[in-house]
Amino acid sequence: MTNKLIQGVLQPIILKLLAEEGEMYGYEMVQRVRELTAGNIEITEGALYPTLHKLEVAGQLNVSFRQVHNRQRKYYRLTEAGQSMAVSRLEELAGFLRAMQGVLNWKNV
Amino acid sequence: MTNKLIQGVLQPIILKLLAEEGEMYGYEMVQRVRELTAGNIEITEGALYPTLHKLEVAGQLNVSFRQVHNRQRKYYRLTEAGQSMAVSRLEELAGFLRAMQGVLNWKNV
DNA sequence: AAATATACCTAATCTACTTAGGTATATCAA
DNA sequence: TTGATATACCTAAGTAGATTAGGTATATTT
Repeated sequence: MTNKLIQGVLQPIILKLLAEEGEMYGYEMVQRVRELTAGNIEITEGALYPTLHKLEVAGQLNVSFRQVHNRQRKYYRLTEAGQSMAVSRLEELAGFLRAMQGVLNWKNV
Repeated sequence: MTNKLIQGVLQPIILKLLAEEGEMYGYEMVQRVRELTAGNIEITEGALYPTLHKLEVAGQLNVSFRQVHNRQRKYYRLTEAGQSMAVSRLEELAGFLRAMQGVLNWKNV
């Protein structure tokens, strides 16, 4: 996140991307989020890679290496645990965003 | 924020409340956010008071003490600088929330 | 009399991020 | 052909905004 605005959405973003795409590699996630948000949200690699490792260690993701165009890529995929985690974390985030919208849309009197 | 989900929205929330209400005291903000979000967002005093002090020192808020029902209250109000800060920070946050919604609503093919 | 609510506060800790590097290979432009 | 940019991964140090866990004091409710 190069937004410094909000911390705590990187994990749910990763979970969402993998839930939709099935399989992605880190560098691809950075670009995908840039596209999806028209540059509004810019994931930094310094945040992304440690988070991917953490999710892998926690058993939410698993990894497979693949050679594409003479380049080594590290593909991530949700485990079963990761899939149910994705569901709950995304619901939780959606609820939070609704609540925030409620505050921002609030008009006094 | 007792959500641990998201960090960075406390300041904009304070700015929004004061922009709408004109004047509020800290304890009131905690309850107001609880009401507005149906308990979804629970501001903690440990986060709130230091943030109010910081905004005051930075010249975004000013303070007036008042005695209500035999209780000392510390009312906060936006300064002029605070008002323009509120506008820009709230626009920024709204943009971020839109971007996040875009990610959450994204469906692959 | 004790528990809860109002109303303020702070210090220590946590953690998710930013910043700022690093490695290595491939492609494109001057 | 050399330098810049893109691809693709990584880590360590520092920061900032929270949480957690206390504290004080008075008023109201049980």
